[in-house]
Amino acid sequence: MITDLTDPGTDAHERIRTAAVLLFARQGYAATSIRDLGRAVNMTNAGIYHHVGSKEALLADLMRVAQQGLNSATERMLATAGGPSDRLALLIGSLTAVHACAPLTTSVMDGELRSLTPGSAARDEIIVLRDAYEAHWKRTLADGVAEGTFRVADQKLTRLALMSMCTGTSEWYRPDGDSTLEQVCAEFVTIGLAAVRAPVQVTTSPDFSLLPDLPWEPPDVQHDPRPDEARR
Amino acid sequence: MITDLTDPGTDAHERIRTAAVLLFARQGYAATSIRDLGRAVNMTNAGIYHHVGSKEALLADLMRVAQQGLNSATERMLATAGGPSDRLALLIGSLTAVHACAPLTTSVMDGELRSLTPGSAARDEIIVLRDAYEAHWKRTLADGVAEGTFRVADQKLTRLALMSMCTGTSEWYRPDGDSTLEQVCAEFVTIGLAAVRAPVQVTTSPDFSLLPDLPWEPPDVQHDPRPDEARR
DNA sequence: CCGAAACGACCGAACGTTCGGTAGGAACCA
DNA sequence: TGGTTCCTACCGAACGTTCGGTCGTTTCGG
Repeated sequence: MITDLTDPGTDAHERIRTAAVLLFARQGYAATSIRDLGRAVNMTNAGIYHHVGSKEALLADLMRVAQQGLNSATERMLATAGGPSDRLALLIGSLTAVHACAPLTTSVMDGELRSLTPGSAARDEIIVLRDAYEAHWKRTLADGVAEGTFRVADQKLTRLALMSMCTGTSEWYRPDGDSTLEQVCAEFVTIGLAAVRAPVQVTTSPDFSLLPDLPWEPPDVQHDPRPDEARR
Repeated sequence: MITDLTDPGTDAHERIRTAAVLLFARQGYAATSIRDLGRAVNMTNAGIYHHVGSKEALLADLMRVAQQGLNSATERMLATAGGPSDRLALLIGSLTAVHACAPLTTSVMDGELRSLTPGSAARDEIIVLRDAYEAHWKRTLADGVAEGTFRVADQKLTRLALMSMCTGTSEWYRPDGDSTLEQVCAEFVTIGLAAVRAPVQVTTSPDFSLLPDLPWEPPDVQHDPRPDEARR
């Protein structure tokens, strides 16, 4: 993980991406200039363009790698899972954990799709990846309902509610807060299984070693207070 | 409600605010120019400034009115409510309903706080309003835990999870979708009460006539597909 | 004939991006 | 060993465009 964005010793390509994740997450893509990025890595705006094709290509790159990481980690985890309840618990736990561990990367991933030019190949590729990820949720819910394990009024509604709960984690979770990551995941899994009326069962935390490696998540420089009590 | 943003017959002040909600929600505040706004209401950028002090003041205005509407509607509803379970059901149902009925206004309200200059009076005022709103959730949860109705591992965690679920509604709910607004609210209330281990009870929809009037929510011009299946 | 509403023209600043140039080091040949 | 040739990494300066915002003027209903 990059720890000093201005240190010319570490690979500039990586430092730029790390700074981009930080600034895009904090201020938004549109409000971040190439010159902001340059300042963060101690370079001129022209220097940035030696490492990056364009501002939009940089964003697309971050988003694609992050989404690919989530997809492959999810597939890796689901490979060992059993029935729909197990699989749903895994989906909830891992999505929550990723958003807690990489809040900046995930908030760019979740929130900046609209900044990619409609119809561009880069954007379409990311949408395909995202749809592939969501397909795991759809199939899991459908399987659970089909075999009678789950009882839900509307599968889409349930899925979107649970995913919102998980992705919202990036907006408030703090490693030094009142709950540990394991507690949050366990609590969310419990809520999720209750939402689909699955029979109560012992739930296990996701295997954190299987979580995606999101390579450009900045270190926790981000200690501005957040929503709760927050003068954000 | 404004239906034709370009019709000079209706009040220009209202048309500008309606267009601003639409564009800020779709593209984000930073990516929306005053000229974009002018184009939407058939005016030049200079014309906009006859009705608006500055771009940032316009955003602050939208956010303040929206948050005030939510606060006063919530207080109106809570005035008639009974115990913590009733109150929590009301909070969940009304927050969900507002995000479903006014997705554009609420997504600006929820997502553009970072676009207001840190330390500005306008921003501070909105933060105070938001904190006042969240206090209703905090008090309700604390009351329920204190009197033994609720059992939660961590009140903050529970509150933020439930609020994320409710606010996420603005990203996917479609009035012509598979679920009615009443179904969504009922489902979310059920999930929420399960999350705090409250004894099961018959839940009623919030009284929709008591919901806030968010005056600049654009009509459903916004029929671009959304997250699910979505090439957003 | 007055005030509100909107216009065209414009400002300085900042934007994304490009370009020519250069410092420094590796690679190669003599 | 010295000289030539590259290449990577970056800089300073500038490009055309767009930004938020201002100005003086015009239009026009009451």
